[in-house]
Amino acid sequence: MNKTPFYITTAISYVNGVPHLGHAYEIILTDVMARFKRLDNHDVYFLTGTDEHGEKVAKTAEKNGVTPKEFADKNAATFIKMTETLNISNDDFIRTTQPHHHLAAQAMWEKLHANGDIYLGKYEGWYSVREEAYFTEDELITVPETKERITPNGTEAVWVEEESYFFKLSKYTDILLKFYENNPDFIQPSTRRNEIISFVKQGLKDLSISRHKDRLSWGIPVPNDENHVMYVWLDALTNYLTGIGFPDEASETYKKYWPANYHVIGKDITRFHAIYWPAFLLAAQIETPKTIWAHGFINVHGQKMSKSIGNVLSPDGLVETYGLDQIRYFLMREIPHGQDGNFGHEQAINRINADLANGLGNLAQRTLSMIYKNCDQQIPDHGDFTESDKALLDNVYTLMLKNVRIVMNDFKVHRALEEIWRVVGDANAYIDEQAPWALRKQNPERMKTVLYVLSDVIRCLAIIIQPVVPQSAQSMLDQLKISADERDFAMISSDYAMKPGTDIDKPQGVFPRLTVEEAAA
RNA sequence: GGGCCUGUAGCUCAGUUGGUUAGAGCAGUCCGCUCAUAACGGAUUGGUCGCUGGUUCAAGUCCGGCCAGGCCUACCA
Repeated sequence: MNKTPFYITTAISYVNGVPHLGHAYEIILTDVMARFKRLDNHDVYFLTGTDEHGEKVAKTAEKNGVTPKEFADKNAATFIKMTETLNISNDDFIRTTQPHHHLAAQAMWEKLHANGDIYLGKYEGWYSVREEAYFTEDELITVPETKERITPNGTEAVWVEEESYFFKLSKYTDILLKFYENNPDFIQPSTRRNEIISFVKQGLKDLSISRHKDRLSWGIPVPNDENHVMYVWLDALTNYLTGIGFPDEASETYKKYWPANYHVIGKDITRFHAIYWPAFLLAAQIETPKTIWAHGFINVHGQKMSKSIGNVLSPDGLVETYGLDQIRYFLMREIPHGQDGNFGHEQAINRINADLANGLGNLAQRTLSMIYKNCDQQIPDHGDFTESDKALLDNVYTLMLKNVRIVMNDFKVHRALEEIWRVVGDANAYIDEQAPWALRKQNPERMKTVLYVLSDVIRCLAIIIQPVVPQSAQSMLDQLKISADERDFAMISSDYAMKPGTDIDKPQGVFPRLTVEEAAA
């Protein structure tokens, strides 16, 4: 069977800090799409990693009295650990400090150079030593008496000039505008696309892509110039190529997976991905990725996450409090696609209990319990299906997956879950309508058919929720004795329906109900 | 200042190219059920679709203005 290649990435995390809820959200979102496509007959490659060079890392390392490499190693480890904690199915974890990435970034540089898009110039501007940042002319206030330039934060800015290599980004202003026009799906959602287009329309300035070694040595050396290291964005963005074999453009993985289907990123770094990246690639004569997907941010109890407020949530803590699949589900269900969302304890408890414990979890538990107790601990045989049976099954076999695919194509995971939970509701309504507990005495054969139908509905639900709650779905499928090779979306069909006579074990609830005490934790 | 986005029931969200009495889930209320994780089902309360003009036979859906919230406006990533 020929599978369609599908390459998806997260942004690489900057190792100046440690993982928080925002990182968790991005990587879970990407993981869900990767798993979804794998189950839907795609050959998926999923890349994530860390961005480790640059001034901030060098400075922070110095403050901590360690080398940049030691510091990066330490923090990169926390991001690697997060992929394990969150059960992320990435195929590789790239670190920009890896030797093969250095080769890739340098190869990228050479390509830009060969295309005539790199030149040595001077980077000049107003720099605040205190704030370690450059400011544009119009951001500064001139003190009339002294003619001193003051930043909005009140620190002094001085004019500095520094030798630097530049990328001829200005040359790409019109080319990019045309590119966006011809590739309307390149930047999503559209609000981000609009922002980028209006930004580019103002005209692009050339981009400084190196730093002199005297100022910054923690980076990838510029080819053929010992005195410079590459500036981080050219370095960082190239990771998407490195991860699949670049600069070996003849490699199997590179040929198969490039161009990427999705770069999933936070909305704050849209510009780098939607302007610099395609410009670099066009200059290097490499194909551009299909879509830059910019997600929103998550507020905590209505407030921006920040160290000063002290409301920064750690992935570990969240998993501890709510459970891994629970937190995955909450984030995917409650954060609308591409928009900012909110995280609240009460909100999380409500959502998790209502949908997972009371909804799907209870549906599986009540059904399997009845089968276990009333059908000799095995999947019952069934008689002819009634109209109600057929309606429910047909809905599950055809409509559910179809609708879910449609919304997942737009990366609307929260809508996909809504579609799936509609079926959970249907199934619970079906049980009450059929009342198998009453049939037990009146019509045991009919009871068996009803329970059989339900078992197959649960099978299909468990299959389709695998991307979002992989462990719990696995537990459900294990309890139904579905073999590992019968868990693809292609098996959501009557052709793979439950086999009567299959022995089952004593059922165990997959989604425990969270108590109020846990909410207070 | 310029540009973009959002504003639909208490809460979180759906509402295709404008077309019958505006939907779902959660929360609330009432009734039912007892297989199940005191879970489930049914019914029901609740909205002048931010405000205001206009286009149209017809607007949550198009256009103008206003109000509120948010975001972008280049080298920290």
